[in-house]
Amino acid sequence: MARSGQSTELNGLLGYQLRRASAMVMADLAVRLETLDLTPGSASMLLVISAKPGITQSEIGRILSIKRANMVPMAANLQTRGLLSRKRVDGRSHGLKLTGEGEALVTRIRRQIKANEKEFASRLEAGQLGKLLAGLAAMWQQ
Amino acid sequence: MARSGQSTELNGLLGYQLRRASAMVMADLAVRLETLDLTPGSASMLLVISAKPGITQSEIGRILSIKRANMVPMAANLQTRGLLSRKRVDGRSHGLKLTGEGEALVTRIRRQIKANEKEFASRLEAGQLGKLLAGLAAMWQQ
DNA sequence: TATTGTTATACTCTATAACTATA
DNA sequence: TATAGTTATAGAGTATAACAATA
Repeated sequence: MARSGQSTELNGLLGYQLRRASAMVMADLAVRLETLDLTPGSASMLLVISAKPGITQSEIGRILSIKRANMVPMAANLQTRGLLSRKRVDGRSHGLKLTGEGEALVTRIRRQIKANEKEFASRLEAGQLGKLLAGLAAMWQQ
Repeated sequence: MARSGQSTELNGLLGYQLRRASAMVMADLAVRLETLDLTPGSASMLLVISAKPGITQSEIGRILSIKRANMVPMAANLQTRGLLSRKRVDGRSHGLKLTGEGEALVTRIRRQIKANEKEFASRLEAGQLGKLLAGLAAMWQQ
Protein backbone atom coordinates (compact mmCIF):
# COMPACT_ATOMS: atom_id res chain seq x y z
CA MET A 1 0.00 0.00 0.00
CA ALA A 2 1.24 3.43 -0.85
CA ARG A 3 2.59 5.02 2.29
CA SER A 4 2.02 8.72 2.74
CA GLY A 5 5.56 9.57 1.69
CA GLN A 6 6.36 11.19 5.00
CA SER A 7 8.48 14.31 4.69
CA THR A 8 9.55 15.35 1.23
CA GLU A 9 9.19 18.69 -0.44
CA LEU A 10 6.97 16.86 -2.92
CA ASN A 11 4.04 17.06 -0.52
CA GLY A 12 3.91 20.83 -0.87
CA LEU A 13 3.83 20.77 -4.65
CA LEU A 14 0.68 21.36 -6.67
CA GLY A 15 1.58 19.08 -9.57
CA TYR A 16 2.52 16.22 -7.28
CA GLN A 17 -0.61 16.48 -5.16
CA LEU A 18 -2.80 16.72 -8.25
CA ARG A 19 -1.17 13.70 -9.81
CA ARG A 20 -1.44 11.52 -6.71
CA ALA A 21 -5.00 12.54 -5.90
CA SER A 22 -6.13 12.08 -9.48
CA ALA A 23 -4.46 8.66 -9.72
CA MET A 24 -6.09 7.51 -6.49
CA VAL A 25 -9.59 8.72 -7.33
CA MET A 26 -9.44 7.52 -10.94
CA ALA A 27 -8.16 4.09 -9.90
CA ASP A 28 -11.14 3.68 -7.59
CA LEU A 29 -13.51 4.88 -10.29
CA ALA A 30 -11.93 2.54 -12.85
CA VAL A 31 -12.58 -0.45 -10.59
CA ARG A 32 -16.21 0.58 -10.12
CA LEU A 33 -16.77 1.12 -13.86
CA GLU A 34 -15.13 -2.20 -14.67
CA THR A 35 -18.20 -3.84 -13.20
CA LEU A 36 -20.10 -2.20 -16.10
CA ASP A 37 -17.40 -3.12 -18.65
CA LEU A 38 -16.51 0.54 -19.08
CA THR A 39 -13.44 2.71 -18.66
CA PRO A 40 -13.58 6.27 -17.33
CA GLY A 41 -13.18 7.34 -20.96
CA SER A 42 -16.05 5.34 -22.41
CA ALA A 43 -18.27 6.19 -19.43
CA SER A 44 -17.65 9.92 -19.93
CA MET A 45 -18.46 9.50 -23.60
CA LEU A 46 -21.84 7.98 -22.72
CA LEU A 47 -22.54 10.84 -20.30
CA VAL A 48 -21.80 13.40 -23.00
CA ILE A 49 -24.08 11.69 -25.52
CA SER A 50 -26.80 11.49 -22.90
CA ALA A 51 -26.51 15.26 -22.34
CA LYS A 52 -26.20 16.10 -26.05
CA PRO A 53 -28.05 13.55 -28.18
CA GLY A 54 -27.11 13.83 -31.86
CA ILE A 55 -23.55 14.95 -31.11
CA THR A 56 -20.78 13.65 -33.40
CA GLN A 57 -17.81 11.67 -32.17
CA SER A 58 -15.38 14.37 -33.25
CA GLU A 59 -17.29 16.89 -31.15
CA ILE A 60 -17.21 14.55 -28.15
CA GLY A 61 -13.48 14.28 -28.66
CA ARG A 62 -13.13 18.05 -28.54
CA ILE A 63 -15.13 18.27 -25.31
CA LEU A 64 -13.17 15.50 -23.60
CA SER A 65 -9.79 16.26 -25.23
CA ILE A 66 -9.65 12.85 -26.84
CA LYS A 67 -8.14 12.74 -30.35
CA ARG A 68 -10.72 11.79 -32.95
CA ALA A 69 -8.56 8.86 -34.08
CA ASN A 70 -8.89 7.45 -30.58
CA MET A 71 -12.65 7.95 -30.53
CA VAL A 72 -13.06 5.38 -33.30
CA PRO A 73 -12.52 2.12 -31.36
CA MET A 74 -14.38 3.54 -28.36
CA ALA A 75 -17.47 4.43 -30.38
CA ALA A 76 -17.31 1.14 -32.30
CA ASN A 77 -17.19 -0.84 -29.07
CA LEU A 78 -20.18 0.96 -27.56
CA GLN A 79 -22.17 0.58 -30.77
CA THR A 80 -21.37 -3.13 -31.05
CA ARG A 81 -22.71 -3.54 -27.52
CA GLY A 82 -25.96 -1.88 -28.52
CA LEU A 83 -25.44 1.13 -26.25
CA LEU A 84 -25.54 3.80 -28.93
CA SER A 85 -26.86 4.27 -32.44
CA ARG A 86 -25.50 6.35 -35.32
CA LYS A 87 -27.53 8.32 -37.82
CA ARG A 88 -25.88 10.13 -40.73
CA VAL A 89 -26.38 13.88 -40.42
CA ASP A 90 -24.42 14.63 -43.57
CA GLY A 91 -22.21 12.61 -45.85
CA ARG A 92 -19.30 12.55 -43.49
CA SER A 93 -20.59 12.68 -39.92
CA HIS A 94 -22.95 10.69 -37.71
CA GLY A 95 -25.11 11.92 -34.88
CA LEU A 96 -24.85 9.64 -31.87
CA LYS A 97 -27.74 8.74 -29.58
CA LEU A 98 -28.02 6.36 -26.68
CA THR A 99 -30.26 3.33 -27.05
CA GLY A 100 -32.61 2.39 -24.24
CA GLU A 101 -29.95 0.04 -23.00
CA GLY A 102 -27.43 2.87 -23.21
CA GLU A 103 -29.62 5.15 -21.11
CA ALA A 104 -30.11 2.38 -18.57
CA LEU A 105 -26.36 1.95 -18.36
CA VAL A 106 -25.91 5.69 -17.81
CA THR A 107 -28.09 5.40 -14.73
CA ARG A 108 -25.78 2.73 -13.40
CA ILE A 109 -22.74 4.83 -14.32
CA ARG A 110 -24.12 7.73 -12.28
CA ARG A 111 -24.58 5.40 -9.32
CA GLN A 112 -20.97 4.26 -9.49
CA ILE A 113 -19.72 7.83 -9.81
CA LYS A 114 -21.78 8.87 -6.79
CA ALA A 115 -20.25 6.05 -4.76
CA ASN A 116 -16.79 7.18 -5.89
CA GLU A 117 -17.52 10.78 -4.92
CA LYS A 118 -18.88 9.77 -1.56
CA GLU A 119 -15.75 7.77 -0.79
CA PHE A 120 -13.40 10.69 -1.42
CA ALA A 121 -15.55 13.69 -0.50
CA SER A 122 -15.89 12.13 2.94
CA ARG A 123 -12.17 12.73 3.42
CA LEU A 124 -12.70 16.48 3.18
CA GLU A 125 -14.01 18.83 5.82
CA ALA A 126 -17.67 19.73 5.43
CA GLY A 127 -18.33 22.23 2.66
CA GLN A 128 -14.87 21.89 1.14
CA LEU A 129 -15.89 19.85 -1.89
CA GLY A 130 -17.45 22.78 -3.72
CA LYS A 131 -14.38 24.93 -3.24
CA LEU A 132 -12.12 22.12 -4.35
CA LEU A 133 -14.17 21.57 -7.52
CA ALA A 134 -14.12 25.30 -8.27
CA GLY A 135 -10.36 25.44 -7.79
CA LEU A 136 -9.80 22.45 -10.04
CA ALA A 137 -12.05 23.87 -12.74
CA ALA A 138 -10.18 27.17 -12.65
CA MET A 139 -6.95 25.24 -13.07
CA TRP A 140 -7.68 23.75 -16.48
CA GLN A 141 -10.55 25.74 -17.94
CA GLN A 142 -9.66 28.84 -19.95
CA MET B 1 -7.36 23.99 -27.80
CA ALA B 2 -9.54 22.21 -25.29
CA ARG B 3 -12.76 24.13 -24.97
CA SER B 4 -14.30 24.38 -21.53
CA GLY B 5 -16.85 21.69 -22.26
CA GLN B 6 -19.77 24.01 -21.63
CA SER B 7 -22.67 22.40 -19.83
CA THR B 8 -22.35 18.75 -19.00
CA GLU B 9 -22.85 17.05 -15.67
CA LEU B 10 -19.18 16.13 -15.97
CA ASN B 11 -18.17 19.57 -14.73
CA GLY B 12 -19.66 18.86 -11.31
CA LEU B 13 -17.79 15.59 -10.86
CA LEU B 14 -14.76 15.21 -8.63
CA GLY B 15 -13.05 12.52 -10.70
CA TYR B 16 -13.50 14.44 -13.94
CA GLN B 17 -12.22 17.72 -12.52
CA LEU B 18 -9.25 15.99 -10.92
CA ARG B 19 -8.37 14.23 -14.13
CA ARG B 20 -8.59 17.34 -16.31
CA ALA B 21 -6.75 19.59 -13.87
CA SER B 22 -4.02 17.02 -13.31
CA ALA B 23 -3.58 16.43 -17.05
CA MET B 24 -3.30 20.17 -17.71
CA VAL B 25 -0.84 20.91 -14.93
CA MET B 26 1.28 17.84 -15.61
CA ALA B 27 1.42 18.56 -19.34
CA ASP B 28 2.80 22.01 -18.60
CA LEU B 29 5.27 20.58 -16.12
CA ALA B 30 6.35 17.90 -18.58
CA VAL B 31 7.17 20.54 -21.19
CA ARG B 32 9.22 22.50 -18.67
CA LEU B 33 11.13 19.42 -17.48
CA GLU B 34 11.80 18.35 -21.05
CA THR B 35 14.21 21.25 -21.24
CA LEU B 36 16.21 19.38 -18.58
CA ASP B 37 15.78 16.02 -20.31
CA LEU B 38 13.62 14.79 -17.47
CA THR B 39 10.10 13.49 -17.03
CA PRO B 40 7.92 14.28 -14.02
CA GLY B 41 8.81 10.78 -12.81
CA SER B 42 12.58 11.07 -13.06
CA ALA B 43 12.48 14.60 -11.65
CA SER B 44 10.52 13.43 -8.61
CA MET B 45 13.02 10.62 -8.16
CA LEU B 46 15.87 13.13 -8.02
CA LEU B 47 13.96 15.24 -5.49
CA VAL B 48 13.45 12.21 -3.24
CA ILE B 49 17.14 11.23 -3.39
CA SER B 50 18.08 14.82 -2.62
CA ALA B 51 15.86 14.72 0.48
CA LYS B 52 16.94 11.22 1.54
CA PRO B 53 20.50 10.49 0.42
CA GLY B 54 21.36 6.79 0.67
CA ILE B 55 17.80 5.68 -0.09
CA THR B 56 17.36 2.56 -2.25
CA GLN B 57 15.46 2.54 -5.52
CA SER B 58 12.86 0.13 -4.16
CA GLU B 59 12.18 2.54 -1.30
CA ILE B 60 11.81 5.43 -3.74
CA GLY B 61 9.34 3.30 -5.66
CA ARG B 62 7.28 2.78 -2.52
CA ILE B 63 7.22 6.51 -1.78
CA LEU B 64 6.21 7.46 -5.33
CA SER B 65 4.06 4.38 -6.02
CA ILE B 66 6.27 3.29 -8.90
CA LYS B 67 6.78 -0.47 -9.28
CA ARG B 68 10.37 -1.44 -8.63
CA ALA B 69 10.60 -3.06 -12.08
CA ASN B 70 9.88 0.35 -13.56
CA MET B 71 12.49 2.05 -11.38
CA VAL B 72 15.26 0.13 -13.11
CA PRO B 73 15.48 1.97 -16.46
CA MET B 74 14.86 5.30 -14.71
CA ALA B 75 17.71 4.82 -12.24
CA ALA B 76 20.00 3.47 -14.96
CA ASN B 77 19.34 6.49 -17.15
CA LEU B 78 20.08 8.97 -14.37
CA GLN B 79 23.22 7.11 -13.38
CA THR B 80 24.48 6.95 -16.97
CA ARG B 81 24.08 10.70 -17.15
CA GLY B 82 26.21 11.11 -14.06
CA LEU B 83 23.39 12.51 -11.95
CA LEU B 84 23.44 9.87 -9.22
CA SER B 85 25.83 7.32 -7.78
CA ARG B 86 25.17 3.92 -6.24
CA LYS B 87 26.93 2.41 -3.29
CA ARG B 88 26.21 -1.12 -2.12
CA VAL B 89 24.74 -1.11 1.37
CA ASP B 90 24.38 -4.88 1.50
CA GLY B 91 24.67 -7.64 -1.05
CA ARG B 92 21.39 -6.88 -2.72
CA SER B 93 20.67 -3.18 -2.40
CA HIS B 94 22.34 0.11 -3.31
CA GLY B 95 22.10 3.45 -1.57
CA LEU B 96 21.59 6.26 -4.06
CA LYS B 97 23.15 9.70 -3.77
CA LEU B 98 23.12 12.67 -6.09
CA THR B 99 26.39 13.76 -7.66
CA GLY B 100 27.31 17.44 -7.76
CA GLU B 101 25.82 17.58 -11.20
CA GLY B 102 22.71 15.89 -9.86
CA GLU B 103 22.33 18.47 -7.09
CA ALA B 104 22.82 21.26 -9.60
CA LEU B 105 20.07 19.78 -11.75
CA VAL B 106 17.75 19.59 -8.74
CA THR B 107 18.12 23.35 -8.37
CA ARG B 108 17.00 23.79 -11.93
CA ILE B 109 14.13 21.31 -11.40
CA ARG B 110 12.90 23.40 -8.46
CA ARG B 111 12.97 26.48 -10.64
CA GLN B 112 10.83 24.81 -13.30
CA ILE B 113 8.39 23.51 -10.71
CA LYS B 114 8.07 26.99 -9.21
CA ALA B 115 7.27 28.42 -12.64
CA ASN B 116 4.66 25.70 -13.11
CA GLU B 117 3.10 26.43 -9.73
CA LYS B 118 3.05 30.14 -10.39
CA GLU B 119 1.25 29.61 -13.69
CA PHE B 120 -1.58 27.62 -12.15
CA ALA B 121 -1.78 29.04 -8.63
CA SER B 122 -2.40 32.42 -10.26
CA ARG B 123 -5.71 31.06 -11.51
CA LEU B 124 -6.93 30.62 -7.96
CA GLU B 125 -8.26 33.25 -5.61
CA ALA B 126 -5.74 34.50 -3.08
CA GLY B 127 -5.12 32.08 -0.24
CA GLN B 128 -6.86 29.18 -1.93
CA LEU B 129 -3.74 27.25 -2.89
CA GLY B 130 -3.07 26.01 0.62
CA LYS B 131 -6.61 24.75 1.03
CA LEU B 132 -6.49 23.07 -2.35
CA LEU B 133 -3.24 21.30 -1.49
CA ALA B 134 -4.66 20.17 1.85
CA GLY B 135 -7.78 18.83 0.18
CA LEU B 136 -5.77 16.96 -2.44
CA ALA B 137 -3.49 15.45 0.19
CA ALA B 138 -6.48 14.28 2.22
CA MET B 139 -7.83 12.65 -0.92
CA TRP B 140 -5.02 10.16 -1.46
CA GLN B 141 -3.05 9.97 1.81
CA GLN B 142 -4.20 7.51 4.47
C1' DT C 1 -9.28 24.24 -48.35
C1' DA C 2 -11.17 22.23 -44.08
C1' DT C 3 -13.54 18.51 -41.68
C1' DT C 4 -15.23 13.55 -40.49
C1' DG C 5 -14.28 9.16 -39.98
C1' DT C 6 -10.91 5.85 -40.47
C1' DT C 7 -6.49 2.92 -40.48
C1' DA C 8 -2.04 2.12 -39.11
C1' DT C 9 1.45 2.88 -36.10
C1' DA C 10 4.47 4.42 -32.39
C1' DC C 11 5.50 5.85 -27.89
C1' DT C 12 5.02 6.30 -22.97
C1' DC C 13 3.33 4.44 -18.52
C1' DT C 14 2.15 1.02 -15.97
C1' DA C 15 1.54 -3.94 -14.58
C1' DT C 16 2.85 -8.85 -14.01
C1' DA C 17 5.67 -12.85 -13.93
C1' DA C 18 9.85 -14.84 -13.31
C1' DC C 19 14.72 -15.17 -12.22
C1' DT C 20 19.23 -14.37 -9.15
C1' DA C 21 21.42 -13.25 -5.26
C1' DT C 22 21.21 -12.12 -1.12
C1' DA C 23 19.05 -11.59 3.83
C1' DT D 1 10.63 -17.21 3.46
C1' DA D 2 11.06 -12.43 2.08
C1' DT D 3 13.47 -8.69 -0.30
C1' DA D 4 16.45 -5.95 -4.01
C1' DG D 5 17.49 -5.62 -8.40
C1' DT D 6 16.73 -7.16 -12.84
C1' DT D 7 14.72 -8.83 -17.42
C1' DA D 8 11.12 -9.49 -20.49
C1' DT D 9 6.73 -8.60 -21.84
C1' DA D 10 1.99 -7.11 -22.19
C1' DG D 11 -1.58 -3.81 -21.81
C1' DA D 12 -3.54 0.81 -21.51
C1' DG D 13 -3.74 5.48 -23.13
C1' DT D 14 -2.30 8.75 -26.10
C1' DA D 15 0.01 10.87 -30.31
C1' DT D 16 0.94 11.55 -35.36
C1' DA D 17 0.51 10.82 -40.25
C1' DA D 18 -2.05 9.74 -43.98
C1' DC D 19 -6.12 8.70 -46.81
C1' DA D 20 -11.09 8.84 -48.78
C1' DA D 21 -15.32 11.04 -48.81
C1' DT D 22 -17.60 15.11 -48.21
C1' DA D 23 -18.42 20.07 -47.17
